[in-house]
Amino acid sequence: MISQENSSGTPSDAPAAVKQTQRHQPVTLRQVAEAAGVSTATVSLVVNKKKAARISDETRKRVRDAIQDLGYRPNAMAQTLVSGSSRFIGLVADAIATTPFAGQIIHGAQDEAWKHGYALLIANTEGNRELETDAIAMMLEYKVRGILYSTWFHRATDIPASLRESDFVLVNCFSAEPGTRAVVPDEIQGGRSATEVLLKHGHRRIAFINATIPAPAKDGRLQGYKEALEAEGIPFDAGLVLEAYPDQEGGYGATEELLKRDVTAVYCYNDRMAMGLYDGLREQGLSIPDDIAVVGFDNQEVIAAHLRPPLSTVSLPHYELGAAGVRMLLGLDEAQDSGPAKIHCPTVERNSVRALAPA
Amino acid sequence: MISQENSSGTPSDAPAAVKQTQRHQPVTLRQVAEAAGVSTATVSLVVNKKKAARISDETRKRVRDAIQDLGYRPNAMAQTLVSGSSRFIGLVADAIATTPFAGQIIHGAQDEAWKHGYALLIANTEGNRELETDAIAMMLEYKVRGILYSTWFHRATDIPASLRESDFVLVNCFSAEPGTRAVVPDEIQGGRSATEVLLKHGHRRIAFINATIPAPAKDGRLQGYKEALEAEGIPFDAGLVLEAYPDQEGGYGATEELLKRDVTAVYCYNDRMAMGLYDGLREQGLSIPDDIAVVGFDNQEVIAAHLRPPLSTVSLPHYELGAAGVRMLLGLDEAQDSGPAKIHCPTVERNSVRALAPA
DNA sequence: AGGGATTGATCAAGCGTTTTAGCAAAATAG
DNA sequence: CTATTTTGCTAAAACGCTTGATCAATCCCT
Repeated sequence: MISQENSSGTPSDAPAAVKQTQRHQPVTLRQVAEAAGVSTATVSLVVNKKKAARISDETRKRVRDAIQDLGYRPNAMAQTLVSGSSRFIGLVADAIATTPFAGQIIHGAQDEAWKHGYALLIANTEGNRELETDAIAMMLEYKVRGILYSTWFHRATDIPASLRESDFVLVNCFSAEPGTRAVVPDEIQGGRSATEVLLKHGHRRIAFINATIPAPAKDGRLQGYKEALEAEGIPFDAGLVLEAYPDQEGGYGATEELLKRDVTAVYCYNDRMAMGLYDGLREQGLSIPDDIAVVGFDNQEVIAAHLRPPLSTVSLPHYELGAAGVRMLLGLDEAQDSGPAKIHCPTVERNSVRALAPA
Repeated sequence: MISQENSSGTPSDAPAAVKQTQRHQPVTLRQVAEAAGVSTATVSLVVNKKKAARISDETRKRVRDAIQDLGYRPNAMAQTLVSGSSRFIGLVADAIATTPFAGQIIHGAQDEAWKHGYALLIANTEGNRELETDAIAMMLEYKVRGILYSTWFHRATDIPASLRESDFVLVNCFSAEPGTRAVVPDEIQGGRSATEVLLKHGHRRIAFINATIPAPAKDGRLQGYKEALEAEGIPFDAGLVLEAYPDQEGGYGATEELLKRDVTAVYCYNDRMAMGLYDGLREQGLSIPDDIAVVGFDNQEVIAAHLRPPLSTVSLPHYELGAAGVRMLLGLDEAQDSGPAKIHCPTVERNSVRALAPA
């Protein structure tokens, strides 16, 4: 019977219900204006804290109270529409899920974008060209300020046609086309740093297990290795450069060849190879770093930090790539004319390298 | 002299130049309308392929040509404004960079969102409460359809106040508060599956190295272990459950205790512990899977797939969590009343388990 | 007291769309 | 040949906000 009462009468308790579930139909400027007894212009002025505007303190307060009461949130779409320029930056990535790396790029881009009042619109293409086109179209329709086009590993790329309809910066990839803005890791410096870690500890005969597959990283890291040796006056010995597929298997498989070289240290193309090499070396009863010192490349945390012993390596600066990409897009960092901007790869020293006992 | 000609006369080649760098000041509906000699209404109608609208084929073509010529892209902001509902879904994550997991959630969410015509607006908070509030505010201002609030490891969370201003779904976390929509991994089933892998291969004395730190995973994975044993009629032996910090060190450190238990198989709380255990076992001269079978949990690719031997494990379904979150948000999957939706954790068999030789 | 400054707030146009109602011309029916 | 329907298209309002122009009231000088 009591319920009967409810189902009949006037919706007297509706207001309360509305307050609880105010969810849909968001509060607008106009409603705030009405509640405060002022014009929408006035509300807009106090919302945006325009210093120039002359609004009495009393009115300001009234408006702010109304905003508070109603739980007003500006409609960013409307703002964007009138202001003409959106606060979006697009990020298209080819492999968000497949690697931990993309996450770092996103993170860096997002932090930096945020810092300048931009929100990140991301799209994952997993290498699918059609998806990519759609993603870019979507971003263009949202009138993004610009697009970051990123790849999960450092490589050359061609530029999708629609990308040109917007400002864009290539992140972790580059194009032969002149005038293209891009930011990539400094592989050469990275290779140099990796080698230097070993040199610094007195090693002279240092092997380099390079990748078999062609890539900017392959050339750059080798180049850096050569430069570091040269700087120390050590002649480059092509016999100390091996090649293997850049994964655990490859590293493991290279063990045998490596041991023929009679070196005291080895620099691996990446951490995964180093991980495989650890296994190979251990099988041979060799200890790291006592019998042989190892450095990797990439600083793939889950691996490098947790191998036994933890692996000294050189970090691929994905976070920085994302951030620098945004800065370049916004014109805060100047793009150098001489190709892509190169981001420093920092050394991360752990325990896989020890000073060579004097012979 | 020839250049003189250029710098004086009419800007006869301006159109070409404009065509090249049409970039800024995007083309609007009105411009297309003018070019095609029709009203904006007409253009809108053909852009949106309204079947009901009566537009002659000839006019349609004229409009489409104009669109092509000018490179028109609709302004999504304007569309959103008038349609009232945006095509955004927000995703706030507490650790995009720190783990590979968040990337998978993003990927799943993004795929599913896309499928339904939504774009993903993401924000990374790295656990910073203030950032989080800002991020949610931003999303609310963009009038997102709803927000996915995700954590990188499965845990209880409290619900930020502003989150309630929108539809939301908790992803990989949950709240005690009744009526909250959430999706989490099915830890119990996962624990059961992990144990079953071992049972299936004939193992009866199976140790479980659990985590020391409290978490839904800790309880759930243990519970699953018990259930699986029980289903096989094997009495639960508390003595076979060890505890260690859930990382490599922990797994390594647990080796000694484990070996006292005289088991033929061990189920580790996660892959990182398994990785440490591999080292410990190897040091003892024990071989996996011949002397002892190992399964992990999480399926952290970089580790599990590349250990020697590759680790059998149970996958944490992050991609699915993201996708299911979106579906629940959009009301495509029903939220069950009985707490969070539980997502299946699939078994991933590799080579760390082998049939037990008959005693 | 009259003129100019200053203060506090409003008006109204406009941002790029969508969409309903309506209008003129053409086609069809009677 | 008129009345009705159909066809093809447009006018205009609306979405929520910003902002330069404007206006009324108050203040300060001389």
